[in-house]
Amino acid sequence: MDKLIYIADDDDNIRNLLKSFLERENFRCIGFPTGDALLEQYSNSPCDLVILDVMMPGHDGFYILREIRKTSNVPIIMLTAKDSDADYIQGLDLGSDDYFTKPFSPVKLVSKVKSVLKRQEEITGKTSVKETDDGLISFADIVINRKTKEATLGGEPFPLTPNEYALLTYLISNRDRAISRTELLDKIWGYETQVETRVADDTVKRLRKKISHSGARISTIWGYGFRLVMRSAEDGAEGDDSED
Amino acid sequence: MDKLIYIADDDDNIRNLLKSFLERENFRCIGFPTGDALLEQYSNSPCDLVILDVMMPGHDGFYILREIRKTSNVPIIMLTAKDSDADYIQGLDLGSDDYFTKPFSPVKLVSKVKSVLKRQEEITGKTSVKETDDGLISFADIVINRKTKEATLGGEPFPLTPNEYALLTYLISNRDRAISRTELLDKIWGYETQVETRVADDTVKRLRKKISHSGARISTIWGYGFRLVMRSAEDGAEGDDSED
DNA sequence: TTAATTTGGTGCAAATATGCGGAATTGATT
DNA sequence: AATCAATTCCGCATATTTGCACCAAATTAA
Repeated sequence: MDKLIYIADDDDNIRNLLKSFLERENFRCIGFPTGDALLEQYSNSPCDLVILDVMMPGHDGFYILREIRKTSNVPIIMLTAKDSDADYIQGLDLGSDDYFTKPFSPVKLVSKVKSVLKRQEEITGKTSVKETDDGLISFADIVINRKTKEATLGGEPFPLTPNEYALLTYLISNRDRAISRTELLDKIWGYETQVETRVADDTVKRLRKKISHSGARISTIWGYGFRLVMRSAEDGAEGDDSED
Repeated sequence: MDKLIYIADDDDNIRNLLKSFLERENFRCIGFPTGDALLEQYSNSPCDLVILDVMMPGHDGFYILREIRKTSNVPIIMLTAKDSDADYIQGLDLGSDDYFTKPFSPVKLVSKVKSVLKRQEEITGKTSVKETDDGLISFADIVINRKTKEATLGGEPFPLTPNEYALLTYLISNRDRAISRTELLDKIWGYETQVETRVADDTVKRLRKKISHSGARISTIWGYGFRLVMRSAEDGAEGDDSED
C-alpha cells in the first residue's frame, strides 16, 4: 500500500488506536493533536488521505476540511461525536468525503479507508502509484528516481537506457492493468513517429534481461500487450501466464 | 460516436480547422479562445476529451491541465509549439496525457483522438452490467478483470484467447438477452472482416469447453444465436442441459 | 416417417503472435 | 574517420490462435 495518512484528533487514545490499526495494514500514519497542526503539515507535504475529528481545540474539523479543499481533492474522512454533529453533517455537502460517528469500529474505519483510497485510485486513474516527495516510485525491489532518472535494483544502481527507463516507469505507474502495444508505442515512442510495431518488443526484451534477477517480471498478455507483475516463486525463468 | 470535445486555442483558424475535422468524424466540438474559458465551461459541464494549446492568453495550457487534473481524469491532448516547449515537455511528467507539436496533421490528430477515446473506453469499460470498483464483471463463478484482462473461474485463473475473452465479456455484459450471430460478428470480429458466419460458432465452441465446469452455460437460440445463462436443472426453457 | 436446415465436434493447416540472436542504422563523441 | 552506445530492423524458430472443411447430431418442417 504505502499510503500516507494524516490523523487529527485531540484524544491521544483514539489517535494511537487508529494509528496502530492502520499501520497494521501497512499504511503510514502521522497523528496531530489539532487540525491546525495537520493543516500546516499538509500544506508543506500532502498525504493520501486525511482523517479529521470534528471537535478539536483551535479550528474545528469542518474548518480544516474547507481549508484543505481550497487547494486539494484529497479524500477526507470526518469523525463526529454521536448525535450532536449529525444534523450538521446532514446539512453539509461533504461531497466525495465520508464521515464516521463515534464510537466507531476501528476495523470498519480501516476498510472504509481502503475503499475510499481504492475509489480515489479509480478516479485519478493511473496514479495507483503514489510518487513520494523525492520523486521515487517503486515496484518489488526496483526503485526509480524520477528526478535523477536513476534506477536501483535491490539497492544496487543499475543502468537503464532512455527508452528502457521510460518503458519501465510507465509499466510501474500502470502496474494495475494490462497495457497494449499500441498504447506503449503511443506513450513511449510518440504517436507521430512511425515505427515498426515490434520496437516495443525489442525494448521489453532488453528490459526483461536487465530485471531478470529482480522480484518483478513483465508478463505477456497474448494478443494484447504487457503487464508488470510480481515474480512468484514458481515463476523462476519459467514462461508466463498469458491470459487475454 | 457522440463524444464531446472541448478545444482551447487562441488561433481561430486552428480551432475551426480542428472543429471541422473532428465534426466530420461525428464528434461534437466546442471551441474556446482561452484555457480559462474552457476551464469554466468544463467545471460546469465536463466533456469526454480536452484539447489544449499551451500558448494562450491568460493562464497557459499547463496551468489549465493541472486545474482540470485536480478534479478529473478526462483525456487531455496538449498542443505545443514545435521547439520552444520541447524542453519544457521533457521536463514535465505529462503522465497519462498526450501532446502534439505544431505544426501537426489534422488527420493524425483525429486518429489520435479516436485512439485515446477508444483506450479510455477499454480501461474504464462501458458495460451496462454492474461493474465493481476494481473493474470486475462476473457471471456465476466466472470473474473477468477488465483492467488486467485476466479471467478466473471459481477463483482459479483460466486462460482465454483474445477472441474468447472478447466474446465472453460481451456475453456477460449482455447476459439479459439473446445475441444473434450477426451481432457477434459485428461486435467481436468487426464490420469489415470477411469471415464465414460459422466462425462465431467456433469461438463459442471453444469457450464452452473452457467453461464446461462452471456455473455458466452458453445456450443456443436455435436459428438465431446464443445467450449466457446459469447452468441449472430447471432452465430447460432455453434448451436442454445435457452438459457434464 | 423423411428431407432440409441448423448446429456441434474433430482435426488440420494457414495465419498470427512472440521471443531471440544478431546485423544494420542512427547519433553523439573522439 | 572511427568508435561506441542505443535503437531499430531482420529473419527465423516456436507457440498459439483461428478459420475452415467435413461429417455427425440435433431440430424443424412436411
